[in-house]
Formats: sequence, C-alpha cells, structure tokens
Amino acid sequence: MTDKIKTTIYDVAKMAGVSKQTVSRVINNRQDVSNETRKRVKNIMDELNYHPSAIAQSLSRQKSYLFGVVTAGLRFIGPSRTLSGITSMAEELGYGLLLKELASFNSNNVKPLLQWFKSHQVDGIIWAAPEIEDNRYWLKDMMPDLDIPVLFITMEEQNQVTVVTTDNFSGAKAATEHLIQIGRKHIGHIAGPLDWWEARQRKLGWETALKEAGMQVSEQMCTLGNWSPKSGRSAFLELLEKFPEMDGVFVGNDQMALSVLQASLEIGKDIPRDLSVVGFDGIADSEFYCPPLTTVYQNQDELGRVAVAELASQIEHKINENIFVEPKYITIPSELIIRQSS
Amino acid sequence: MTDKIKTTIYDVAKMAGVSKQTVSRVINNRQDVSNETRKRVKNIMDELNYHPSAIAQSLSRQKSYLFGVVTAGLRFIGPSRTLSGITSMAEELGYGLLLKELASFNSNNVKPLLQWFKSHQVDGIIWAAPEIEDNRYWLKDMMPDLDIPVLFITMEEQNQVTVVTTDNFSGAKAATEHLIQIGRKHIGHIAGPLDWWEARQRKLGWETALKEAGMQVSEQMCTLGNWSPKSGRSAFLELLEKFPEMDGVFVGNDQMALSVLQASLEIGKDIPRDLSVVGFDGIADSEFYCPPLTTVYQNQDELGRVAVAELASQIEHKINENIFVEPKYITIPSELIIRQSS
DNA sequence: GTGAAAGCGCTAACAC
DNA sequence: GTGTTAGCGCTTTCAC
Repeated sequence: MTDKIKTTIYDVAKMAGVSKQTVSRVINNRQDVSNETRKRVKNIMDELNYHPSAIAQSLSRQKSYLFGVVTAGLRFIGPSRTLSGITSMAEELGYGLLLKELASFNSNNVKPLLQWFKSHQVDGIIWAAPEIEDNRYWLKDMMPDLDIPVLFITMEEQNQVTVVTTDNFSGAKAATEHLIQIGRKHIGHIAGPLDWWEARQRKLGWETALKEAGMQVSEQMCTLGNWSPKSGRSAFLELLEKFPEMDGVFVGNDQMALSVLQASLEIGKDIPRDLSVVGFDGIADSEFYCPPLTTVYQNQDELGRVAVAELASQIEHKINENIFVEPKYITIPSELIIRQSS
Repeated sequence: MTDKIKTTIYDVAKMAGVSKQTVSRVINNRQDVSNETRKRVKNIMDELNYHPSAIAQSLSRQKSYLFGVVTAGLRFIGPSRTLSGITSMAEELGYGLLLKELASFNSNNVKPLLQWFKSHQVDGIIWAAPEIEDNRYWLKDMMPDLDIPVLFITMEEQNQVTVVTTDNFSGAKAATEHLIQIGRKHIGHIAGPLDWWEARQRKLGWETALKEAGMQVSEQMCTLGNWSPKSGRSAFLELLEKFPEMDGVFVGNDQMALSVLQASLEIGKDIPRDLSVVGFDGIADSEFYCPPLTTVYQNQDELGRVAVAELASQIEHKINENIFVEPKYITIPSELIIRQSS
C-alpha cells in the first residue's frame, strides 16, 4: 500500500519472476498469457498498488486517449453546458480531456494552441468556441499540417470539416412562426452580434418566417445586442423607438429577453397582452422569469455528447480500417417551448 | 513546413550537425551553448517546424506542467465561473489542465479518478467540487499515498489541507444584517441542501445575525431548497405558510431567489414593499430580475485564479527549496450588492 | 506462452 | 561549450 518510490512495470516483473513484457501483456489484456501467470501477475500488481504510467504508454503507443477541448466564455451558461456534455461522453468512452479556454471569443491566436495540443499527442480536438467573423481562416493553413482530427461545434458547413451544430435557423423560424400564428402582426427581432454565425442564422430564420408569411421585413424592425442582459435592454428600447407598433419580438437569446421583460414592466407594457416575447436557448432559469419565457431550447449537452462520440468514432475507424472518414455536418434539432410570455 | 513524419530532436541535431543534447539545451534555454550554435539550431527548428514532444518531456523530467481539475455540475453557472478563473490563471502561469467532471455532486468514486491523474503525472490537483456530507472521507486514506499536492475549493478548514473558499458565513451575515438595518422584523431563510457545507455556512450566518440583533430564531423561519429555481418556489410557499408574518427573506442562492420574485408577483406580494428579498452568488442576470435583486456577490473567478496561483506557488517552492509548505486556509471576501428587491 | 532487444522523444549526469 | 551514456516506463517486433 505504501510505496514512496514509484513502482514500475519492472518491479512487478521482478516480483512475479517474469519479464516486463509479460506484465505488459497482462496490463493490456492480451490473450497470449497463461491463465496462471496472468493471475499471479495481477495479484502482485494489486499487492504493490501498481498502476501503469499513462504518460509512458502514450509515448510508446503514440496514442494518448486524450482529446483537446477549446472553449470560450465559460462564465456564460451556454459554453459550459456544452462542456458538460463533452465531459460526460468522454468519460463514458474512456477519453480524458485537455482543456483550453480562449481569453476572448474571437482570439486569433490559435497556432500555439494547436501546437500545444499536438505536442501532448491528443488523439483529436473539439473546437467548441464560436465562429466569429473570419476566425476560421486558419483551417486551410493549419489543418493539413496538423494531422489530428478536429471537430467543430456550431459553425457553418464547410468542405472537409466535421461539424456538430444546433439548428439555429429552423429554431428561429419556428419561434417567429409561433408569433405569427398567435396573431402578432408586427414582429421585431433583437439580434446577437452579427459577426457571430449563430446570430446571423437566427436573424435569417426570423426574416424567412416573415417573408414566407407574406409580411414586410425592414431594418427598422431589428436592433443588435451582444447577448448580455444589459445590451438587450438598450436594444429593446431602441427598437421600440424605431418600431413603435411592435407587438411581438423574437430575441436572440434568453438573457437579452430577460431584460426585455424587465424593461417592459417598467414602461408599463404588459406581457403578453401588449407584446409577445420569445427567446432562444432555453436556459433553465427562463421558466422562472416574470412571466415565464417562451423560448427555443437548444440541447447543448447533447451537442457536446454527440461531438465526442463522433470524434471518437472517426478515430477508431481511422485506426482499425485505415479508411478515409467522410466529414459530416450533424444538426441537432432545437425545440420551441411555449410559456406565458407569448 | 510539411513534415508528414514527425520531426524529433534527433532530426534537428543531425541537420544542425550537433548532438541532440545541444538541441535539448537550446530548447530549454540553457546558458551553456554558444550563441552561434544556439542561433543555428533555432533556425533549423523553425525551418523544420519542430516542436518538442511535451509527453516525452514529461516522462523524462517527471514533471508535466499539468494540473488535474475536478469539477461537478458544470450545467450550473457557479462551477463554470470557477473553472473559468482556473483556466485563465493556469494559462498565465504556463500550466495545462486535465479536466474531470464528477457524474454527480456527491460522487464517491474518487479513487480511480485520483489514480488517473497520478498516472498522467499531474503536478497538482484542484478539487473544485463541493463538500457534501462526508465526501471528504478519502482525504486521510488517499492523501499520504498520493504524493501529489491537492488544493480544495470551498470546504471547511481541515488539518494539513490547503483550501480556497468564499466567505459564505460573513456574506450571509451581512445580507441578514442589511435586512435588519432596513427595518425588517421577521426575517426568514430559504437554505440550500444542508448536506452542503456552503448551505450550512449561509444558514449559520443568517442565524448569527439575527441572534446578535437580539431577534428570535426558530425552525419555523427556515425551509430548504436544492438550489434550483423550482425548489425555491416550493420552499418559499412552504415558508409563507409556516411564517406568515415574514417581511424579509434571505435566500440561499440567486436562482432560488428568482422564483421567489416570480411567486411573490403571482400571489400579489409587492417586493420590496411587503417583502424584502436578498439572494446569494451575484450572478450576472440578477441585476435584471424584476425587481433587480439584492444579493451577495461571490467572486468565483477569483476563487479559481487564487487556487491555481497558490497551487503553482506551492509546487515551485517544493521543487526549488524542498521546503515543507504549510497548508493554508484562504478566504475570499464576498460583497453585498444592494438593489431594489430590498 | 514467454523473453530479449530496440525504440517512443526527451533530459540528467558526467565526461572531455 | 559540446558529446556520450543512461535512463524516464512502457510497447512492439521478433526470436525461441
């Protein structure tokens, strides 16, 4: 039980009176060991409280059973929900996680980061930071040289890249159609920052729903926030100026919707009588807003789980059959949750 | 630029016409290399796009520059705020992170987890999962054998263990004193689950403030939730039954306070006229509740940052001077933020 | 079935 | 200053 100096495969071998190869075979559950030897070696491993060094194994096999994960904005609830899905599936599949959080959402300092992962021999990388502006520019430069499979969470479809994403467009469209269906005639939108791909998709969903219903769309009907409640408040007030007849609003995320509810209360607009509000994300708290918020739920936990499962499966395929794995674009559906704000 | 087969220290050495030892010296910025050689070797490293294998370095130096991080409940906002602080300080200090999330808050399956970290040669472990019931029982069994420094975030003071924690007690006390100061006479408490150390500390702070003010404390004045908004709602309704004269309430966290606000509105209790509400955590959204929530801000980002800095400093001390490092109990102050709900 | 030798990519200790 | 020799702890040939 007490081994001040680290016990190695060699100690086990010596004690069992076999070579270290035989011990290695036992460790890796190979078949070509007699049952008797196996049992004896196992006993000694227990006795010595021996555990193989993962780091030595990684070096030797050139495989680490580690994934690199890149995230950003963990202080917000969205990214950490995705991360939670990643950790749980990684655990189930026997992979460990090397975590890096970008200092800012649109950090463009990716080269050292990828290099760091590579030098740690990760078997794959999950890029769970948002696509903003052209912050995917490095894909063409780096990917060929990287030689490690990379999977992206939430980005636009692109050649030769595997992506797992929420269906932002359809979710936004469904939200807007819901507002139309309950009889709203003047439906505005508070968008997230439009350098985010997700924000653009949601705006597009709103536009499309209106157009398909034969309704007008103009720039007067949309303002911008930066996802924060604070920004949602000013975006809302600004929108009311530009578009005073508004009787329904699709807000880019729940947090901005939260301050829309607050501001409405202050200026005496009753929700949902005077204004119907729909959010996006479906964060847990939204059920307890005043009034409870209608919103589009995106299953970020599932996003993370599917990403890990897909990456793992690609890697095993590559190893076992040496096949070229076709990149996929996987879409996770979102779900409209109707509550009292609409 | 293009190296299908991995370039190693040996390739660089051969190309530079030196031994790999010299290359190693350049990699590690040793002084005993002539400037000319150093320059030449560096150029070749660039040319070959060479980067040392972190994994081989770890094995050889017996030091990985990796910390293990244990977290739980990432789908909630608190743990991920702490994790964010951890990632940022780790980045600043040049440490990488190996992340594990417990499947449940009070998982008691710690042995394999610690073993996993150990087999990956982590230089230290940050335990950022909450202290619940007796889920620290393994400290005495495992720690001596582990031989890796472990730092805990948010737990009770204990012999020979370094801890970084928010001052839950003082924060709760300040919150309650604030309610007293604004003239509330019947101050209740909605506690978190009392098997959590943090929940007990907050309850104790509430009790202590009341007692010090010469006010009565009884079990009628407190109910329990499980941190979720949903549980806060029923805890609040139950509390109103038991303690109808209540005119002020200190709620164990902001999320439960959120549903207190919602429920109050429904039953026609005006906040803050009929009831003053104070939360705990200071999550960003609380400023945008209806009405904006008075709350005790705990700086979880700082918690994570201090934890990493302290762990790193302990490790460097241990290496450089081989001193025994005295365990510390570090308390991060919390801060009362007064808003309209009180 | 089992063992010997070589090697994963690097650093530490000592020589020159 | 620089090279040589041994490891770090394990796996992978290829013998026997």
